[in-house]
Amino acid sequence: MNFKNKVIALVGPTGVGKTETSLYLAELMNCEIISCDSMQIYKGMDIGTAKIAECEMARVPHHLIDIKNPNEAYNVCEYVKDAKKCLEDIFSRGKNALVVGGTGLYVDSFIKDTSFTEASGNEEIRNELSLYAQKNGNENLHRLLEDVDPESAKAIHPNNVKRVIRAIEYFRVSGEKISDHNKKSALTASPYDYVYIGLTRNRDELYERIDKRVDIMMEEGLLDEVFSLWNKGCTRNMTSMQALGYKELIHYIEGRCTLSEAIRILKRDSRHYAKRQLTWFGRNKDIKWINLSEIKSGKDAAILAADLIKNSKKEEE
RNA sequence: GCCUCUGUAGCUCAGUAGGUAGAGCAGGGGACUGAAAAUCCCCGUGUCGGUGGUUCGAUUCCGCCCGGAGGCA
Repeated sequence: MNFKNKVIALVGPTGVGKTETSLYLAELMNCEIISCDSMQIYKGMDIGTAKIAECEMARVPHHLIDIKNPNEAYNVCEYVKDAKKCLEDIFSRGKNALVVGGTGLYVDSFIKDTSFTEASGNEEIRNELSLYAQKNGNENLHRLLEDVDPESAKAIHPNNVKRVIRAIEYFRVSGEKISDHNKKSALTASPYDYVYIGLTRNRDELYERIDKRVDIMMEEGLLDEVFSLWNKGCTRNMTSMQALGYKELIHYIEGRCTLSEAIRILKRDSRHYAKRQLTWFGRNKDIKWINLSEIKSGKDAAILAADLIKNSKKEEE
């Protein structure tokens, strides 16, 4: 692979205004865009994931949007593989890559090229352990982890069953402690010439935008979109249907709550999600932040970002 | 105008048989390596509407005043 070209990561919470800025920035920096969004991966989930409109996509080539059907599972490991392939293509065309998205784990794993080679998910083990937790309680499941990997057991709260299961699963499949593996992979440096740009806004304004965006999505026909997916057999246990907007409206469609209640919860959970994203990105010291509350337009933000990117290069020299 | 109920955290409401108060929601902070839009952890001082009185001590009892809801005329 040609490592001379740049990888620019444009990150930030949901609803902050990444899409608009990304188009200008891609044009300024001669980039193609690699989407980094665990839900925009899915076909037919357009309104709820705030997917970019086709006419706008024409401005800049986009990758890793609409590559899976909603009934298919997907995960970080696949994402890193897919994104790497895109990167090779983009570099071969002599262009830079702009990684745009809010899925922090995916962005970071891709940028750092985290290795996920061994110990893939094993449904059998997961089901067995999940059943064990239901029968014997979270604490006892956690004790199972303590026996094989005390370090992970210390780091993972007993109630975080999903992670406890993964850590046990990892040990059983690979024979290695996941804590050891994580330590090792954290040491390896990124192979890319990368820069992180973070987009944020004042909290009140961000929340207002998120609430308003949900209303707009409803006006645009989110309910129809979810209903048609539900009609095609999409159920709550699918990864895709865990997306914000989909799980809440399915709840309503199945008669478990009123529509206004579903919308209330959707707005709330979207706000919580944005906060979690800010926490995730907040600890990344590589990120250069731009507060969109203090900037007139996405275009101005892109110009500022381009400056930051050029300056970061100087700093290194 | 009279009668009844009501005023406690941003919101909805508990509560103190007089010793200055606590839940849910909202909100805040954090974790995160193959489900990540997922999953999980931590965080509750507020003139107890105002003002006088009774009392060693009032958010709690009594009077008045100011909000709000209902009923009777």
